[in-house]
Amino acid sequence: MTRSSAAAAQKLAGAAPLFAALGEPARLRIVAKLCEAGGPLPIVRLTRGANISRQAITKHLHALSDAGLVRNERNGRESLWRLEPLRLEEAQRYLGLISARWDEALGRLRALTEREEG
Amino acid sequence: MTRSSAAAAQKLAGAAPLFAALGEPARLRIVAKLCEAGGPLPIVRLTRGANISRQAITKHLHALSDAGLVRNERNGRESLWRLEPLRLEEAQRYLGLISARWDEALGRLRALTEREEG
DNA sequence: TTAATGCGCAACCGACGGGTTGCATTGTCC
DNA sequence: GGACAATGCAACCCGTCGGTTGCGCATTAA
Repeated sequence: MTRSSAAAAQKLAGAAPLFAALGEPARLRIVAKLCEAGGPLPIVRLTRGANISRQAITKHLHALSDAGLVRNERNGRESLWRLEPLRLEEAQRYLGLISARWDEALGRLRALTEREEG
Repeated sequence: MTRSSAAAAQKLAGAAPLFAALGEPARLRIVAKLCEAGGPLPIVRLTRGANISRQAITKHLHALSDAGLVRNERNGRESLWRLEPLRLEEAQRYLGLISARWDEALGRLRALTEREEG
């Protein structure tokens, strides 16, 4: 690997916790709920409908929070959780980077082989 | 949740294995290596430089394969592994969907509150 | 044919993670 | 003040997962 690709690999490795946080159905459902609500939700609301305990939801929320995907704010006796779209877009850009580079490299390879064959 | 959002949540939950596959530094490094190579690589090449055993790499490759992110092809005594960019783009679209919906909902909310305040 | 290379399969181990239960704490409403 | 509601904290259980080691098999090279 070149030095630049090593740097890219470093950045990608740093993105792993982000994907790991999203790589759980329960957490993805939480994200979807927050997305659908269009605003912050308390834990009770997030627990409603999910067939797991409130503590499980809390743990997942903390996992999402550690990944920077979510943020909480205490309001009286309830804690409201909101999405952090910037972080989501960051993850999105990572994937775009990879697929774009692969397509590009593949294109170069194809052009090269075609030139050799032609 | 509305019925449409439930369907969206279903699709998102289906995307969880995809993110889970990417949520491991070692696997992300493999993806980066394949991306940098610009073409399929045998396992030995993927193992070189990584400080884990060949079997570990193989396991990760199968995990990526189960997620549809990678594909292998036997060539003589070596098996070549290539990236599957379509799947990556799919994951990318998922994230875009979420962040876009959240931003939109947030925009509506802000407009509403401003109207009420003004 | 013999040696070396690349790989697959299977067993094993330690650690992390998801989920639960129980209890304490804080805030709200009557 | 007292009942109820929303959370937080801690301990525990068990399954899964990442990683290793050992062996066997096919393919290539000498």
